[in-house]
Amino acid sequence: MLKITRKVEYALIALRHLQANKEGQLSSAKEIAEAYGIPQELLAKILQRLAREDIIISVKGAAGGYKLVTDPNTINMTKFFEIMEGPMGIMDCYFDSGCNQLHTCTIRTPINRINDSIRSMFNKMTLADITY
Amino acid sequence: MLKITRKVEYALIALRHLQANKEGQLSSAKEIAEAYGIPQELLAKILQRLAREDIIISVKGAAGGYKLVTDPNTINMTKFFEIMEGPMGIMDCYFDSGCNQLHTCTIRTPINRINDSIRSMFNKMTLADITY
DNA sequence: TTATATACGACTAAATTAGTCGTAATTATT
DNA sequence: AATAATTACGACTAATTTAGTCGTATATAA
Repeated sequence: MLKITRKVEYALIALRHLQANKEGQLSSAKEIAEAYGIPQELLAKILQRLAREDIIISVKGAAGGYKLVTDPNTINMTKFFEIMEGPMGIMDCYFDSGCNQLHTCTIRTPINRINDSIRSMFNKMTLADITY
Repeated sequence: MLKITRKVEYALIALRHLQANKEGQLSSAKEIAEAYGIPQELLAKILQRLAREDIIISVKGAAGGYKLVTDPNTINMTKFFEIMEGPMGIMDCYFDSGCNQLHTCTIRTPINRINDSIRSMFNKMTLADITY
């Protein structure tokens, strides 16, 4: 429980790698995957997602790859997690009201308090806290 | 990601229910399951676990059931989560060193910091924060 | 033209979580 | 003593989520 997924884990490792590159230097999915023993296709999809969300920039074609353009200090971790995995809540009812126990649920309020605490904790963090 | 499981959710609902009972009053698994629309067999197993860990007390036989004996203010949430689900860490490497990426992993230190933050947050909470 | 990349959706596999079932033991009630 | 209601517990199955693979298209440097 309360686990982050490999998608996030691999994303963080990749970002940290890119962040260590010199200005303008590209790294390909293959290069990063091999360096850390991550399945290449999977990492590729993760990098594509990060590129779509403008956290990194992609350069296509041979000798292409990715580079970091956004300052890691400006990337909020709650936002980052939600880009990678969708809504972050310890229970779905925080977002989704499709719960058929809503009317009998007695723990919603405290659960939401915990949620808020976790979100606020990650709101105070930036990617730089992890990749530096 | 960062979800709690139904095991924990049901346990919290049940504990809150027991906590609202009068001193010495018992509630059976069936009673609680029906009140909140929880699968009875599943809830039974959860209550058995709580009883084994001495968070509640069970009374066997017809007219048996469970009651809360421990003061919810004394039950630490990190401990509670770990009773229900085992080690709580956003990544397994916090506990388990069986990761074959350990030597290349560049995000362990920050990940462990996050882990510590989450654990410390739950360490400051007791069951009473949720069931009251 | 070829080799090496990104882009992306569909698919499969693995792992985890949720839920069910069978059987035994205990005890209040009749 | 028999019965019904209950806890105890492990084995099993089902459902869901996560992880990983594959095929195909497109872009571009060499």
